[in-house]
Amino acid sequence: MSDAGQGQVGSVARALRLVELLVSGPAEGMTLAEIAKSVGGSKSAILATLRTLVDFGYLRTTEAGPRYLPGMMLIRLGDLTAAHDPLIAVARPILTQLSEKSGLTIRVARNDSGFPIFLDRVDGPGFVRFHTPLGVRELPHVSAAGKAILAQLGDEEIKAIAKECGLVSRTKKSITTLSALRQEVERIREEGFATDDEEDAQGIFCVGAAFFDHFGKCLGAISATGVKTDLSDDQVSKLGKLVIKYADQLTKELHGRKLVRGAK
Amino acid sequence: MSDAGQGQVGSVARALRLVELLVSGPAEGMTLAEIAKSVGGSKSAILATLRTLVDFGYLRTTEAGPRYLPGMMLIRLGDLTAAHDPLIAVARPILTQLSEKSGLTIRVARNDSGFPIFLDRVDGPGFVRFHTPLGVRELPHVSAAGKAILAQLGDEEIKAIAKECGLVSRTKKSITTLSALRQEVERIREEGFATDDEEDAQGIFCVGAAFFDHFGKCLGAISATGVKTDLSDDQVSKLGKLVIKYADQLTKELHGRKLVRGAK
DNA sequence: TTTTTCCGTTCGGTATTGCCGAACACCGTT
DNA sequence: AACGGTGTTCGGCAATACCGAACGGAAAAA
Repeated sequence: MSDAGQGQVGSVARALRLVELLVSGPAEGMTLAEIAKSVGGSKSAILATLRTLVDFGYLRTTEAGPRYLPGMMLIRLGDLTAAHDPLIAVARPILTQLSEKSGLTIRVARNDSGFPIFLDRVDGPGFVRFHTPLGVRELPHVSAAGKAILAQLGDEEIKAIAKECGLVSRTKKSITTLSALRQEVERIREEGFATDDEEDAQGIFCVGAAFFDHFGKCLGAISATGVKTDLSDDQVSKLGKLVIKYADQLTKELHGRKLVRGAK
Repeated sequence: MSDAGQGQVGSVARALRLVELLVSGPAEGMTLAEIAKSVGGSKSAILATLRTLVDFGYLRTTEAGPRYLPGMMLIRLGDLTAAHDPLIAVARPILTQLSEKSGLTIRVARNDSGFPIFLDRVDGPGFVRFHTPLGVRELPHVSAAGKAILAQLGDEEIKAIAKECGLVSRTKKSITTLSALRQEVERIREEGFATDDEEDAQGIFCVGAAFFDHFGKCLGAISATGVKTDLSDDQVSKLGKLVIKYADQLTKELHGRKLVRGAK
């Protein structure tokens, strides 16, 4: 049928698809008929699956109209997952402190074969303009955290990753060529922090720095996000030093070491 | 077999049980054999279910040893659910601001028939001692948010809720009798905020205040949590006023109204 | 080293069970 | 009153999810 892996359980896969549908669905929820139309399949089969998901709290129904919505168990599971993850548990207080100090939104990303996966976020006191999703593999070349991670890799790896993601353009300022990326990476290695100057979204500026495990391998990066107009060049440099300081603190608390990069 | 509802999908229920098992399981993960022993059932059946869950990102495996862990999709789903929930979306900036102003951990709970369900949390800059779980129905009489909600209900409702939860004792200071609860509620109505003075956990102090919808019905409450030793009586009163102020702000942004409680 | 034990994985056979479609009950509108 | 739209129930068929045994590998014990 679809591109399902082998040895899977079909009914479970369908159930998880329902969860994803409703989580990214409309805020007012969806009715059984709408859901059945979206995913295909008989109403009765969908109903049985929905009932199971509701019983477990993954979904909930509106009290009045029978519309289905994401349930509280999803919040609970996300919270527990974050609490059990050693990296998130250690990073969160650091993100909170950096957010207080800078007034910006701070995120932490894990290095997943050169790609950043944003695991946690602490918002600054201002309004949140763009909701940056968590738990997804993002593009490495258009985010400060992604570039901070890239700068810790070898040239061959960078080349392979650039090929893998195709250096897709997100805005007019996005880096789209390998040579420009190499140049940028060189700059990051010198300064110690990476920037994202409206390369992912217009008007948004980010500063990121990597952290390391006890082998000196890059585990991920933290980044601070704000609106471009709030930052002068002088402030960027200052913010960069601040982000590096907290990233180093995270390295320390993870019992990691920051190695000085050799000539090659 | 077990107390499963009717018209459910068994394989989906088993899959969700696996997720819950691993989310509350050991931090280093569990092997297939351990999981099969825990939940019962053949290894091959469990394996197929686990594969499905891993494919969807609900679980992940450790790179080296074949141990199963909670996956990043759970973080993503929790984040998306929070972003789509109107209450959480409105409340979060307020929680952030109050956390900055007070230096404490701020939480927001929804009123679920008199019981508080904590939906979101913004940590203060200090270390987090107790991880307060999100997304679960908590006891109403041992938390500041729960008591703030209770104080907005009628006497009959309070009696019914007290009966339902049994006024279980959590610490030596917990309220365990209906008359003491009535007295406490009266105090909360006068002062406008509720407290939790080591009634849920030793050494932990909370202050909570309710917020309302446009009918004046109590939608939930926000609360500030800190360590007892940091607060003098004078500071409690000041903190109470601050929490009320931000709860009122939340009421306002939800287009709600705070009604003055009548004589009865 | 050899042996043993435990792990994850594969593979058919069986019948459990989850899917379908039609029929039903319900509410709002036309 | 008749209609289109819900969510729901129920039987029947067959798809499919379970089981148990057997395999291959790796790690631990001897």
